[in-house]
Amino acid sequence: MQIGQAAAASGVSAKMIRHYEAIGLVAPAERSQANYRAYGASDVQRLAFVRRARALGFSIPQIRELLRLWSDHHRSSAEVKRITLAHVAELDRRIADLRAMADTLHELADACCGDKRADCPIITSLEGPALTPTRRNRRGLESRVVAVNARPLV
Amino acid sequence: MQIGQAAAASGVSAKMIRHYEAIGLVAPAERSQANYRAYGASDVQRLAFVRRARALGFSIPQIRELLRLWSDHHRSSAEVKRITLAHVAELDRRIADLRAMADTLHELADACCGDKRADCPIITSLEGPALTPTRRNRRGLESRVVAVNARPLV
DNA sequence: CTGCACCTTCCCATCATAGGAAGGTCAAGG
DNA sequence: CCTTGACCTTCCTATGATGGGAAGGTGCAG
Repeated sequence: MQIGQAAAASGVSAKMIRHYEAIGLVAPAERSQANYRAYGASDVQRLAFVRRARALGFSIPQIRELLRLWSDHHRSSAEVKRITLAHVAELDRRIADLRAMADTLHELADACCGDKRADCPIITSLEGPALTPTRRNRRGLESRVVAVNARPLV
Repeated sequence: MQIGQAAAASGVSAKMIRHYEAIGLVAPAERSQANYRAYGASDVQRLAFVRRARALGFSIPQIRELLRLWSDHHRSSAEVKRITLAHVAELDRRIADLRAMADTLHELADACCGDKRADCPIITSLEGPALTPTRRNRRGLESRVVAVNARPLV
């Protein structure tokens, strides 16, 4: 099987298959007489494993570990679980960060009339920390202050 | 004010201030006799604006627009709101993607006993689409299938 | 023999940010 | 006067995962 077919079969682009080989995530493929990479069913399976792990947001170093554990029949599921939970914790952190941004922006957008006038609480909020509390939502204001003065998160 | 002080005052690193100047996000700073960049209060304010916008996840092109609108006294708040809502929609999309991953992983981790045995539903799920439904949660299974076979999202 | 589809390697770009090297400037203190 | 140290300058490199594209080789069908 050439790389194009392996790509179609595994769902990983040919470009990425070569990349994974280059960084040592998968072993170098066999080569045909014409120096074309040749793949078998188990290679495709491995690539599909990587694709699924990527789809779940695992990083390459994590996938490296998962692949090692996959082929290790003496593995402990505890180790797999540890990697997974660490990754979930990271996802939860990122979600919380994005959620905080989105909430702040939702709030500012709600307060912005969005017509032809120049007056805009969104701009005002970016202008400086001199935020005018909306009666509507005091708790929201505090989260806004935190978010707006925080370091970039993404 | 030299770049170091402007950095401290605005919360934007000196490195990033130079970068923002290089990409034309802020105007080139005045130079001292020694070719040092010199900043005033309004420059610092502009940089702080950028920092706050970054903290809210706006991209550089979006911030470019926001800066333009900020200095445009004939702006319409509608345009600011439009940019903001577009950004919020993007954030919501990313949150949903991460949420789906995290949910799937939470579920798999819950099903993994995490002891010394090799048997592990997390690995099994990455191995292939032959997923064994858990009685515990059928809806969760479907979302798992979708997530695991989806293209990488992050 | 000529297309055409595929493969190869190599370089570049993304996006925001950081690290570091090599060298210039300036003020304080011996 | 000279050194030291804290600044500053520009330029190069890296991140992480992915895609785009160029230049050229391979192989099969018409």
